[in-house]
Amino acid sequence: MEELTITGVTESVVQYLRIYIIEGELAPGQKLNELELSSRLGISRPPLREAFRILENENMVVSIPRKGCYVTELSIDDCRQIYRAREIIEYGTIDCLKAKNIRDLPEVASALELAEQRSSTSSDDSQIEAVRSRNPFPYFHIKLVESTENNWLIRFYNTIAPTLARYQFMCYVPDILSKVQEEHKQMLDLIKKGKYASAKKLLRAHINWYVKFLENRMK
Amino acid sequence: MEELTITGVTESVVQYLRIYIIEGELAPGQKLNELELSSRLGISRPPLREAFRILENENMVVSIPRKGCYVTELSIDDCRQIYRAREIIEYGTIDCLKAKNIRDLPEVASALELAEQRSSTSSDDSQIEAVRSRNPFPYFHIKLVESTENNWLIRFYNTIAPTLARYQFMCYVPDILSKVQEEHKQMLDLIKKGKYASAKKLLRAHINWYVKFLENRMK
DNA sequence: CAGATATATATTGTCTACAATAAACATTCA
DNA sequence: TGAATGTTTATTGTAGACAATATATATCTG
Repeated sequence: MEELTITGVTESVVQYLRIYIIEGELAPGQKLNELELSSRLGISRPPLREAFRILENENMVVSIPRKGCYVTELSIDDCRQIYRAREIIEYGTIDCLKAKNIRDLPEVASALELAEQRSSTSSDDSQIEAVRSRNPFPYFHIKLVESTENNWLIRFYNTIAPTLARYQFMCYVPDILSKVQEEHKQMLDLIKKGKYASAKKLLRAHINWYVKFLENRMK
Repeated sequence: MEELTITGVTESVVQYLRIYIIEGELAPGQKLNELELSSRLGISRPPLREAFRILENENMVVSIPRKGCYVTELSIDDCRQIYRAREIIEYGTIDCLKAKNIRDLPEVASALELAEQRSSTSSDDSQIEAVRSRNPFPYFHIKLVESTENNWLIRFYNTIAPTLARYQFMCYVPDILSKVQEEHKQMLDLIKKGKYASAKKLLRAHINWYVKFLENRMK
């Protein structure tokens, strides 16, 4: 864990801790000692504490008053909950699109293309690379939610995205990439045709399958 | 704005600022000067800054790096967005209840009773009193969302609740209380009968009506 | 030897002070 | 007189130090 640059300390720390929590280098349940961490990162405690508050809202860490800050534990139960929450957001997203009769989603389409390029060219480490890069979160879904132009919905998704990334990272296998990709393509297609209800069904099936997959891997 | 007590400074500051932003004593767009605010509250800047980070996640304040922290502006557009987001969450809530076949909601029912008692006994200032009290947010809806036992969904609702309270406070008129109360009762009844789809419809109508009401008042 | 209590240590919570940056003002030049 | 630039002032960002509390350890007692 190398030192940070000079400017925007709090935000930099947030990004760093996010990555390391997602990758498990900061393990679930691990205590984050303020003095140790701040000295290791070459910063002081106040900005670190501000970073904790931000990460706390994402449920990446849990802060217990007068005790300390801990990396949030992962569990099958929480996994079910967060994917159910994601489903609800994306259901709402599709409803929004339907209400506005939006069918063309250029941003989502280009995100999909980008992902396709990446999966065809890169090695098995692509997920790890993606996580390490500045924006480790699934572009497709973010762009989809962003297309609603509902800032609160977008905010919700950004809140759960880091934890979603934790589960995905923990259970990563390259095999499923093509399946996921294919289903994303189908979904975009269904929306383009205005078949919003079908898109929802596909989404639900997709999530249910994925949660089962994660559950099996987690045991 | 009186001084604070000694313990749990950050959380106390959050609560205080929440209330004052909701009531408009800290007006939309107003700059929150760290030095001025901290001295006025009798605290130092670090915990105030931590409080800012928490309020930032609720979109109660907007923090611009190296410029400062501002009370988030309200707008008709944002109002539409947040109530659409609320609808999505509550739709998801009802879906959860349906999936688990939950019909009895004792917590929600008692919240409703409590509200009824309050509306019948108290004066026109009840809303203001409610806001000033420790838990100013609409119990009915919180208890409803909590009944899903989905911590992420609950987190979402708690995120939007303060801003919902701002719109409600801004446009408060005692007349609508009985109507709102009545519709809550109906909704609880529909859920008890397992008529989840009807509950959804009622919810949508309720929200659409309320947003229209708010829009008119805001002009 | 086990349990409870007291002490010591480590860690969080908070405050004060310094540094860097942005904004406001005045001054100068066209 | 207006605009641009330099200087001053105010405010945010960060660091380091102090205080309070919780935890761990050691000692004492039953």
